[in-house]
Amino acid sequence: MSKTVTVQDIAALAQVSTATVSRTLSHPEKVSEKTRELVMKAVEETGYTVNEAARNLRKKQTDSIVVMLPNIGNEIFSSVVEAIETVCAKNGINVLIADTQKASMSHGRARAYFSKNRVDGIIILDGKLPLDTIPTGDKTPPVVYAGEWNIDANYPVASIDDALGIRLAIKHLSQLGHINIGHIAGPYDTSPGKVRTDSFYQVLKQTPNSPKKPWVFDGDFSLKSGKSAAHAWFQLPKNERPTAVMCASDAMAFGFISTLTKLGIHTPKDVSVIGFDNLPVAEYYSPALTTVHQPRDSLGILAAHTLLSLINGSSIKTLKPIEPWLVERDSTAKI
Amino acid sequence: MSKTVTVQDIAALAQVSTATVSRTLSHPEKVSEKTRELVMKAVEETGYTVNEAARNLRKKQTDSIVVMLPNIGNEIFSSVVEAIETVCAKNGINVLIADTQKASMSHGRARAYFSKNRVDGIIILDGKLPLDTIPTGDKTPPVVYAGEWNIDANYPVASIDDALGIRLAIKHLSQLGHINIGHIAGPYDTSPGKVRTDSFYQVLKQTPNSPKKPWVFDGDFSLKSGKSAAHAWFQLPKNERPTAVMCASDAMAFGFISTLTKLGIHTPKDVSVIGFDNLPVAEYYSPALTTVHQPRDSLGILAAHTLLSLINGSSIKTLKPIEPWLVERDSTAKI
DNA sequence: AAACACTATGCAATCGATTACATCCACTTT
DNA sequence: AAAGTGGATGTAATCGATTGCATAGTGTTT
Repeated sequence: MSKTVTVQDIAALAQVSTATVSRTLSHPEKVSEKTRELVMKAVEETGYTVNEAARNLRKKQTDSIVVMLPNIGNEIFSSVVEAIETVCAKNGINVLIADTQKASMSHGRARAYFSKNRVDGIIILDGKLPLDTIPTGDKTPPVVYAGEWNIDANYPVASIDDALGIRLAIKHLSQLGHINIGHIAGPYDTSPGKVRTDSFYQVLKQTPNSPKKPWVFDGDFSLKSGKSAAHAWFQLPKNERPTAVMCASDAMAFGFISTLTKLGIHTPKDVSVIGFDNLPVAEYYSPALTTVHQPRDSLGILAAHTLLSLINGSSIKTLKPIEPWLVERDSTAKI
Repeated sequence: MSKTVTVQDIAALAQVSTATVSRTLSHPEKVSEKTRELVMKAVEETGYTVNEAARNLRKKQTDSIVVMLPNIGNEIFSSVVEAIETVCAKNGINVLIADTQKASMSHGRARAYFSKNRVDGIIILDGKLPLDTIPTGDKTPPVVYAGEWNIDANYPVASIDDALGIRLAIKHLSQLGHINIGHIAGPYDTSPGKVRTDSFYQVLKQTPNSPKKPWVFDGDFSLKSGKSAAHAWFQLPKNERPTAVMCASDAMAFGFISTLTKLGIHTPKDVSVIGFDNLPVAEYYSPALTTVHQPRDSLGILAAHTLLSLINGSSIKTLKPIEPWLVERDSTAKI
C-alpha cells in the first residue's frame, strides 16, 4: 500500500523546500532552471499529482464550473455542453453537469452549487430554473445564461438571434409564393418559444399579402407536439389550411411531417415545412428538412468564454446575439 | 464584503465546539436533539454551507466521478450520461464530463483524472480510449465501462446484449420472407461494431436458406456512412441487392433510407431496413423506423450503480448484459 | 568598499472540516 | 457507596498545497 505522494516527498527527494516545489509547478518562471529540473525529475519518478482538494482549499477556487440544464439527453442541449466543455478543457477548467428537471435536483441541492466554494461559475441552459434558486450577494459565483434565459434575471445571456431566424424563414416561404403561413410554436413561457412566436406575428404583419389571421399551433418543441399540430392542421377545412408551416424546432417539424405523411399529405407537395435547429438528422430526413441553422457550438463557446472572463473579474453585461442562417433543402417548395 | 462562514462561526454562535457542529451535519444521530437544534438554527441564520474542498481534503474523497466520452453532443452518449447523472445526484455525487476526442484531452490531462485524489470513480463510454491512459495501482479509482469497452481491459462492463438484438432483427426479417439480408456495420475496432458484425454472420449462418455470401457494408455509425452504404447498395447488380438491410445504428439507417429515397428506391417497398438504437426520432421518421431498442437509461443506471458499489468497496467483476428488444414499425415489410 | 537591486529560496502560517482520543456527567448495578 | 456503563461533548492534530515575509546570495552602481 503506497502512501500518497505529497509536496513534502518531492521536496525531500529534490532537496528543496515545499515552497519551491509548489512554485515549480504553478509558477515555473519564478524558479531557476536547475531546481526546476531537479523538481520535475522527482515528480516524474514518483508520479506525483497535486491534490486538488488541498489546492482548492488554499486558493479558494475550484477550477470547476457547473452547467445546469433541463435534459442532457437532448441533442439541443448536449451539443452546447460539448462546446462549453471544449473551451473549459483548454483552460484547465472542469465541467460539472446538473439536471434541473430531476426530482433529485431539490431546491437545496441546486442552491448548494451556487455557494461560492463549490464551483467558480455557472452556466444555465434552463430559462425556467426558478430565480430564487440563485442567491445574490458576493458569495455567489458568476452566472451566464445560454440559449434560454429568465426575463427577470440580470445575468449575461448568450443567445441566438431568433427574430432573424424567423425572418429568414418567412422570407423564404414568401418568395416561394406562400401567403397562408402557419407557425408551430414553442411554449410561450420559455424565452425561445416566446421570441419566435412574437417574431412570427411581427414578421407576418410586415409581409405584403399576409393573412389577416395567422395560424399558430401550440407546441413544446417535442416530436410529439409536432404530431399534435399535424392533427390540428389536418382538421382545418381544406381551404383554410396554411400551405406552409414554420416550426419552432426541428423535432416538431419531424413530428408534423411524419404524421401528415401517414395521413396522405406530402411535404413539400401539399405543405411546405421549415424547422428550426438544423439537427444532424435534418439533412437525412425524408424529405431533407429546410431549416434555420442554430450555431449551437458558437453558443456554447460564447457562453463559456463569457463565464471565464467573468470569473477573471471582467464585468460583461450584454452579448451580441449569434446569427442563425437558413439551410434550404427539400421540405419547402413553390406553392 | 462578508467573510466566509465556517464551522468556527457556527460553533461560536451555537456555543458548542466545532466537533459538535461537524457531527451535527454529518452524523446527526451522534448529537443530542437539543444541540442539534441549536446548531441547525445557527446554520440557517448564517446560510452556512460546508466547504467541499476542506471536507475532501480531510476525508480523502471527492464525492465526484468523471464520465469520459467521445462526443457529448451525440444523443447516444448523452442519454447514458443523463441516466448516470440521475443516479449520482440521488447519491450526492457530482458528475464531471470529459471529452476524450478533443485535442485538449491530452494524455497527461486524461491521466490527471485518474489520480485518486481528483475523482472517486470513472465511467468510460469510449472503448477506444488508449489503455495506457489508465494507470494501475492502488492510487487508481474504480473504473467501469458502459456501452463500449476495450477488449484488453479488465474492468466491469455495463453493456447491451448486442447479439440478442441482431438475432431479434434477423428473425423478424426472416419471418417477413427475406433471405438476402445485408448489414451496414459499425467500425470493427469498436466493441459494438465488432460484436454486431460478428453476430450478424453467426446468426445468418444458423438461419435456414441463408445466402452463401452475406453482404456487409462498412460504416462508422454516422448518418454519412449510411449514405455511402446506400450508394454501395445501389451500385450492386439489381438481382444481387439484399432485399433487407440491418443497420448497426439508427443514424446509418436514416442515411441509408434518405439517400435511397432520393434515388427512387423506397423503404419498405423496395428494401426493408432495420436500425439499432431506437433514437427518439426513429418513431417519427418517414417511414417510422423498425429498430432494436437499446435501453440506454438502464445502461447508465447499471454503470452508475456498479461504480458506486465499487467505490464503497465491493468487487464486482462481471455484469449481466442488458436485453434490448425489437420495435416493429414501418420500415420493414414482406418481400 | 559600501549601498543597492534583484533573484532564488526557505520558513511557517493558513485555508476549513473531520475525527481519534480524552473527559465529563448521569445513571445502573452490585 | 463504590464501581461500571454509555452517551454527549470538547481538544487538538490532521489532510496537502500555497504564499507572505524573511533571508541569503549574486551582481551592479557610485
